This record gives sequence, structure tokens and C-alpha cells, in this order.
Amino acid sequence: MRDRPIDINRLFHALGDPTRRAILDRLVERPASVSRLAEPLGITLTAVVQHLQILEDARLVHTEKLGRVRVCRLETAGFRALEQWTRNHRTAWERKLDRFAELLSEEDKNP
Amino acid sequence: MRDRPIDINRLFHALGDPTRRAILDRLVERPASVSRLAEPLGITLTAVVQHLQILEDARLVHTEKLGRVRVCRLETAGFRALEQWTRNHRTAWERKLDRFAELLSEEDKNP
DNA sequence: AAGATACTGAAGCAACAACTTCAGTATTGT
DNA sequence: ACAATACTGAAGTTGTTGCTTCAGTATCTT
Repeated sequence: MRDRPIDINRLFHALGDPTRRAILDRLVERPASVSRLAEPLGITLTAVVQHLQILEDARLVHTEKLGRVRVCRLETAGFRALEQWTRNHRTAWERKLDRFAELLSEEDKNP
Repeated sequence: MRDRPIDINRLFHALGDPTRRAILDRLVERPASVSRLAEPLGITLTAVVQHLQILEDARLVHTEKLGRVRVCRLETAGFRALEQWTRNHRTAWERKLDRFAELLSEEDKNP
């Protein structure tokens, strides 16, 4: 379960929620416990844990239990997968843009 | 409504669905009508239109009605917004990675 | 003009998402 | 040992998604 390949659906889903992006922004600063993360969010601990599960699934966060505290840190795999996806699609997207530019300029010639 | 700034929530939400990503992949090849898009998807026209609405909201697709046909094309604004977001977060992410590398090597020194 | 085509709009429905509450279970501090 | 802390798990609620059906309305085509 730990090294499942990253599911792009889960990744986009994870990133689509503002609370989860807030958690990520928080973790960019430093690792934090669940309750510390919960503090500024105005939601219950339970809800935060649920968000964390989704972020872990997307490999954007890694957590580990130390004593009674669950320490949460950023994981890079998810973010790298996003960059990879974006890069892969960029080339196709660009090709298409070039093609349309062509079509357009041909239309200009033969209106 | 046309030039609303792009909402990152809508953007990620739009990209989080495989049917919608399939539509985008299709439109990278060439513009298409709603019914042409529907053909390989195995869902109703109505469902496709609903997906298109979400893609338009995210500025990933632009559609325009010509006669009785709605022609759908890729729009770049959404994709560019995604790249922008990724770029913006990359720097923060990198800073953090450096910091953790530091912390880690300090731990190595004082265990 | 009449039929075929290409959507459009409203309504409904099952599954899922983001919460909550409440009742635990470990760990830690005194 | 005992209380406080830091979660954990199950269950329930409310709203949103991704679909459907069905009944239109334009716009071709012949």
C-alpha cells in the first residue's frame, strides 16, 4: 500500500480542496502534529485526519506516529507526479496550438 | 462571466475526473462537436454537456454554437493557470526540501 | 413543409465528500 | 496511579457529483 503508483484522480482530487491545500501550505513551513494542523482550520481533529488520509493517498503527505503524536510532513512524490503530468500534457497541448495556428492562418488566406 | 479569474478549486476539480481528461485528450487532436465527443464515452449527450460546462468553468475548454452544432475546442487559460500554480508552489516546496535536508544533516551530527 | 439532427433544460437518483458527534484507546506528565 | 493529551473508529448528516430520463427547441436536409 505504501508504494502504490500515484493515481492521478486521487492527486487532483486531493489538490481540489482548499482545506487540504491549506494543510500543504502549512507543512511547507515545517512538519506538524494533527492537532497543530487543526488549530487554525476551525474544523474537528477527526476532519483533519480525514483530509490527511486523502493527502497521504495522493502521496503529498507522509505521516508517522511517534508516541501518541502523529507527525505529518510533506512528501514529494505527489507533487512530482503533478509536475510530470503537466509536462507530459504540455507537449501535446503545444503541438495542438501550433496546428490551430496553422489552420487559422490558412483560413486567413482562403476566407 | 467569460473572463472571471480562474478558480483553482474548479480547475483541480475539472481535472480530477477521468471522463473530463479523456475529453481534453480528444480535443488536443482537433475541435469536436458534443455528439462526436460523446460517441466513444458511452454516456449520454446530456452528461457530456455537463462535463463540458465544468471544463468551460475551469477555462480548459471553450465552446461556441455554430448553427445547431456546439463546437468545442481546447482553451489554454486553464492549463496555463495549472502550470503557474505548479511553478509557484515548486519554489516553496524546494525551499522546504532544502531546509529538511539541513535539519537531517544536523541530526546526523547531534543524534 | 416535414422529418431528421443536434442539442437544451428540468427533474430525479444513487454514490460519494466533507463534515459532525460520541465513545473509545494509547501515551505522557505529575 | 490518575488525569490530561492526542488521537482513532464508527456512525450519521448534509450537500455535491455524475449520471439518467424525458420532454422540449432550434437548425439542417430533402
